[in-house]
Amino acid sequence: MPPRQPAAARAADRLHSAAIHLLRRLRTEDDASGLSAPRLSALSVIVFGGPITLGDLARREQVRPPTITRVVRDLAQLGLVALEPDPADARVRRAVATARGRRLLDEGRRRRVAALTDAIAALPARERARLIGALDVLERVARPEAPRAAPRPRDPAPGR
Amino acid sequence: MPPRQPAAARAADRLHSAAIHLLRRLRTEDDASGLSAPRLSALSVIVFGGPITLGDLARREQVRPPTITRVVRDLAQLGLVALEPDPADARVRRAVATARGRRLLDEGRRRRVAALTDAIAALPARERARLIGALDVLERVARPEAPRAAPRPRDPAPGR
DNA sequence: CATATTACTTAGCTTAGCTAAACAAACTAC
DNA sequence: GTAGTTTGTTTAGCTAAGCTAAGTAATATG
Repeated sequence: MPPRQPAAARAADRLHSAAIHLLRRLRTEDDASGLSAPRLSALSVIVFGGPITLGDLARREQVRPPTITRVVRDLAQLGLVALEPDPADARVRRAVATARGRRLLDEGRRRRVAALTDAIAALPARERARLIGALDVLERVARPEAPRAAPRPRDPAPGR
Repeated sequence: MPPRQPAAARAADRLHSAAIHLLRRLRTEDDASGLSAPRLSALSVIVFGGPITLGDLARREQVRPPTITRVVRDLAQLGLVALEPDPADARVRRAVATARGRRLLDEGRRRRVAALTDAIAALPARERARLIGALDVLERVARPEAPRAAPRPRDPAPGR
């Protein structure tokens, strides 16, 4: 049976495919950072999410606590993040990015989006405008539970 | 130094992030299939790529031969693909999807896109139009080597 | 204060990636 | 037509990243 919303279904399909190919295209660049995708993603959340609780980080990464424990431990060992105790709750540990972590992420990010940036810059002005104009809708569709109250969409996290 | 195209760079960044979150969101649906992402992806290539050599499959999946050997072995054990010898070359084995494999992939696809379809259908009409209007630009940006002449975007492979 | 809940860690399993090395079949070069 | 090389796949064994279950310590609650 055909879906009830043929236009929406067709759009969903194209969007899905486009997202896959987009990421495939960008993923290659991440290798240069020397970090795996999960580590890069966690580092990104730590860099932009300020000092963050390991539990919160796990939720943000959609991963179970033990997984985060290990990833953060390894990032700490690499000198990219530091773990500090929570002053209010002794059970909690908060992860913060070190200067090195920040730098590494920044360089990786630059590299990663460089190709995409060029592709977008090369678009005819009208098409570029069309793409940019649709970004907020796309973001909403992509993340249903996006922070509504937060003033800015920020979150440049590369995810994984 | 800031990028030469600040607007394009910012768009690239948002696009990257949106793509990640979009796929994360859809990935959850794949769990229902009972197959992991790599297996699902390989199965998809086998289903749509006809009887395919293990080496070719490895290249398509951008993975080393031993990885494919194992994935295909497991898919075969699950009864989703069959391995047949190559009539011309006795070193080669070709993977073909079984009826069950085809069915499973099809259902997964339906499920996966269904969630996104609903989200798109739920958008205000203007926003939906904005999103749909940007899809062709998005597709061009996502796949630089996309078939320009081809009238249809097709390619239903979920990738990984 | 006793109990429950919460935050995190440890232990141990699975899957998926890798490289190196083995093996068999198919080529190629005398 | 045998010797050596190349090719396609597999095996062995490693690491990373995911999971669950169970443990510990701190906090919250009745």
